[in-house]
Amino acid sequence: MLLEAVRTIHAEGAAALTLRGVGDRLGVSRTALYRHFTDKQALLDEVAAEGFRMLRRALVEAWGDGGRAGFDAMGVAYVHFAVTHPSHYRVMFGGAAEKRQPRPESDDDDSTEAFQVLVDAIVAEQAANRVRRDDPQALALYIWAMVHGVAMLTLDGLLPPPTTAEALAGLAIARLHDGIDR
Amino acid sequence: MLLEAVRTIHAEGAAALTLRGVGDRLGVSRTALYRHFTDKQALLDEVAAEGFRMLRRALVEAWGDGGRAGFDAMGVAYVHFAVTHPSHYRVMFGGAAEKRQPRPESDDDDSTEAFQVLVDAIVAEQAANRVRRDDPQALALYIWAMVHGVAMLTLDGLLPPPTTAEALAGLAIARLHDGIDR
DNA sequence: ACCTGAACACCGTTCAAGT
DNA sequence: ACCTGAACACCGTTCAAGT
Repeated sequence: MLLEAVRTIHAEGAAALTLRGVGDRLGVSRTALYRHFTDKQALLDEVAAEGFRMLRRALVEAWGDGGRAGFDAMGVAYVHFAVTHPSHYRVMFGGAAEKRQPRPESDDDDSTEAFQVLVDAIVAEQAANRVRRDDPQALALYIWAMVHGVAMLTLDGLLPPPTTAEALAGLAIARLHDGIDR
Repeated sequence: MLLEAVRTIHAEGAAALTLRGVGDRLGVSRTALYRHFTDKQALLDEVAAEGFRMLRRALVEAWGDGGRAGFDAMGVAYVHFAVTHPSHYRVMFGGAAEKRQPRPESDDDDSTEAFQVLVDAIVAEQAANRVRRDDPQALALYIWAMVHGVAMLTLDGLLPPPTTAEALAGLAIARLHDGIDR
């Protein structure tokens, strides 16, 4: 079921995920899957949710005891997750939301929980007087956009050859702290 | 041909782009299209290239006479382009590169030219002593990732309700200059 | 930057039917 | 959180054939 779908995506990419294929590998007819998911999109939604849970765990682990080291480690961990699970990451973003239901009143979905880890880290850093006291939610959104952008450009193969995802992530985190102005 | 494809994508989204549909609207059989494009992917590649040309023009116009005002206007223009051409923007990124040929030795393709506008702006700002003298290429990649991230989160509908793309873009550009540290 | 019609190998989804 | 087989309405792509 869900596990088999995740496995397929990881091995062959999201484009290769077909209900027939999943059914075959499960030794069941494709139509039987409709007992478990109303839709192919519903299956993809669950795959995405699983991805956000994995990402959340990775961020919590990177944060560790916190501080600037933990904070920066979260940024690296985020990009690292995307680079090591490219197809899964694409399912999590990549327009699945375009057609996804307008959220069935669940403000506590898995993507929100992953995001919350970042918000909490910012609040902690603000309390330690290391981060400016802007609205933590807004700041978190900004940082999320930053690492998300780095991840996407990397997955799309848009980094000019010498550049690595790690190098760009490092530079991004440094500039994140003190800006680009002279 | 290309124009018709762009029109369809703008009106109904990239998922609705079918060779049969394009052929029909052009009053021609679908197989006839294979005279003009080797592949559906090749058509999408051309759509993407056209998008990068449009984006480049928007950035050049926003930059105008340059300076910090022009620089910030480029950031806003970038996000504005993505928000007003969501489907087109998705074709430009969104994994088309995943299967795209590994660049037929064209370092001067349309996406590179759009990127170059940003690099040039950074060089100008560095010359005016307003931006730190890091490698302009690397700095441009960082900023690109930033605005790309803002654009993608917006298109994916991940901005929490009160937040608008413009507001996030504004905050992002401000933080871009002087960082998040206290 | 030639166009067509038929055919092929795929899809997701529905539906009547069986346990 | 039941499963099946047949059928439907779609795809992209290929190919022999015609101008």
